[in-house]
Amino acid sequence: MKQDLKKKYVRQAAVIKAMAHPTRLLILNSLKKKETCVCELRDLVGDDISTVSKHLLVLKNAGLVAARREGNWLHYRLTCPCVLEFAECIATLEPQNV
Amino acid sequence: MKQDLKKKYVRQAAVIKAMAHPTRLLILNSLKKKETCVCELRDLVGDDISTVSKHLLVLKNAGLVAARREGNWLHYRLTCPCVLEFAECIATLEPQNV
DNA sequence: CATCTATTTGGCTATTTGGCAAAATAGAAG
DNA sequence: CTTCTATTTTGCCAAATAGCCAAATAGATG
Repeated sequence: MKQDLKKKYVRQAAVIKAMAHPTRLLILNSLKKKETCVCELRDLVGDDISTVSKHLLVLKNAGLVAARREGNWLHYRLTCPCVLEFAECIATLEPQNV
Repeated sequence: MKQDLKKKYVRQAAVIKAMAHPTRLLILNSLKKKETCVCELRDLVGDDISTVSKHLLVLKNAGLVAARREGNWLHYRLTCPCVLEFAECIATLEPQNV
């Protein structure tokens, strides 16, 4: 694979990988509607708060979300709402072996 | 997480996960242009052919590609070209820690 | 049938991931 | 400074992943 092309796909894959988890998709779709604090996301997701925090870290490292502090709370928001646009497309796919 | 919602995101995440690898993105983008046999993809990718074959299996299981046999060759094709549409969107993201 | 070619599968290893619980941190408030 | 609350980090473990090589398979062809 050519080096510049490779670099491009490595970067893209990193972002896509960050999206590739049911909990993180739920979080992203929730943030699409409004900024949300971690504890509210924990209630939505139902996992341990440390687990939710790690998912948010993954999304943040990918550049998909950002946080804003207000008092004790950190409000997370989507940085790029368009990343969810292809979900509809995916819904049309017929799985072969799932 | 509600069960029906969960199921939906599990399915979506499986497809997205299948896309979340540089080599598989390269393969998908190549197939976007035309049907391609495995050996041609191996030349493009540069990995062992068994590795390429496994990547194709992942994509096939996700429902992203399908194959057609012609003599000794298996020609793979994209089943859903729209899955690559959001690549442009991703390119605009600023990574935080990558 | 035997052989050839394209592709897949199995076995192995090293690495990454997701989850929880416990400990650490950051900022607000007394 | 101490305490409180929201969040992150660390440590641990089980499970999944990517890659190579070797072996197996599926058709085509002699």
